[in-house]
Amino acid sequence: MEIEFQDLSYEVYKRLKNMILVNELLPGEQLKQEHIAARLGISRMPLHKAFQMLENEMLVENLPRRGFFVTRIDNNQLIDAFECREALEGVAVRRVSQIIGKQELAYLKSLFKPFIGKTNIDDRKYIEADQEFHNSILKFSRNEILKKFEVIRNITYRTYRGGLIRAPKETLPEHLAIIDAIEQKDAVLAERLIREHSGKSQKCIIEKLGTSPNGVEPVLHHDKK
Amino acid sequence: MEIEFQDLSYEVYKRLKNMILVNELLPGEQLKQEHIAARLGISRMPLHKAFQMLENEMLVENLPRRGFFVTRIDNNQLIDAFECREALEGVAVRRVSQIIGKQELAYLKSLFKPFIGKTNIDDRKYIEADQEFHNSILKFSRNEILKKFEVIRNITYRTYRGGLIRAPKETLPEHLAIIDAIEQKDAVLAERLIREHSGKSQKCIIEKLGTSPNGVEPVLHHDKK
DNA sequence: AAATAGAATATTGTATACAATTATTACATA
DNA sequence: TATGTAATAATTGTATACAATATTCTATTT
Repeated sequence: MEIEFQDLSYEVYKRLKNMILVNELLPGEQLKQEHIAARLGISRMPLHKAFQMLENEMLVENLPRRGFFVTRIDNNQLIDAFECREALEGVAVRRVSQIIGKQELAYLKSLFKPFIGKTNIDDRKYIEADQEFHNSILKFSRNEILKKFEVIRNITYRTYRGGLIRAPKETLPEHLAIIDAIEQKDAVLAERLIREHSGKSQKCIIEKLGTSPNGVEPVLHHDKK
Repeated sequence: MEIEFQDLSYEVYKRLKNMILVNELLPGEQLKQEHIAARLGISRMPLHKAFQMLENEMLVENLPRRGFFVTRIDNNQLIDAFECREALEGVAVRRVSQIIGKQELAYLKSLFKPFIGKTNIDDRKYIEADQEFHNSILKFSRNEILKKFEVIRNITYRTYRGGLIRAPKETLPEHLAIIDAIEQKDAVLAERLIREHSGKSQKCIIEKLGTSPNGVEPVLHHDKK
């Protein structure tokens, strides 16, 4: 189970990131440097760099002299993240409407084609399409700064692992309407639509949080006693 | 010129960050690990951690096997950052309007009191107040995720070092209007005002730069010759 | 004199070693 | 048995050492 690549830290980073995102490493779990280093057949230095990267994406937290822990997703942070996402996707889609190319537009459309008209939709596949849609909007905006906000993608990704937030029947038309606005190069409309779209999901999240469904609970981080 | 603290990396990070922000380290300049480590009387490991932090704030860039360089602020990135700032400050001020306390509100007001009614304003002091105002909005929002977006603060800070973007005569009333909306707990108005405020500065920046956000081409960094 | 190849030097990336701190265990005592 | 404390082990933080790569300098050739 060894890793040998050009940029060790980066490979380690990607690997750990994935392990966290798919819950192979659980929230709250401590990441002991020597253990992981040994398991990956590397020293602690490149590992430390990887941890640093993960920390900046809020996937791990560092307690000085204690170590690194997989971050628990705090409900408040979740809401915070969704609010930011709403605004930033607005920024992105505004730009996308102005600069999108034919291929990119076709790609966006292709994401949802398999679901149009269908009655029973595979949730897992729809979630994938949904995430790819939102990621593509960010990517196609060519806004370099937006790429720095991996934090938000991570949090929403981890959230969506709990299952669909709203039914495809409800969100599919919204997605299509956004794509339509982009195609019409109506930046203002596209921004309004995507913000409404995000806003609705936000509300559903907040409602769901009342019951704290999939192990998400408002816990302070790693404080004993 | 030595540093000895509890968290070495963090102290080094703060120090280097400041040196970059005040142009003591110039854009494009290479940061040679051993030189700086020697100058600070530490080893390269905590230094490397500091570099990593700076990289995540886009204050330095890492070219593999070449080293770390102070990032040049690219015009396109500048525009990108301002667009994000506009949106995120909107998110922040919306929340601020809902949760702000008396002291915080008084603090916001106090920032601009020295300039009200004055005819000849010290630009440097006004810039400081302006930045503190915008930073406070972010802070008072208590949005944990927003704190992660130090990138944007850095870029705008470095930009403002080039001097005022718009005259205080123009921006002072805008600032006061925003504070007023916050006081009235009118979140929607506050958001609209701060976005307009940011938007105007954005336009001025773009005019000064002479470039448009569209049809731009990516400039490679640190390419010699 | 300019250009190029090769050697010398400088710099980064990784691993190991040691020091400082924290967590765990064992034991004595109430 | 429960509790507090000392000893031990585990873990992190920092420094040093070495290997891999990049840069600079020098000498040679055209």
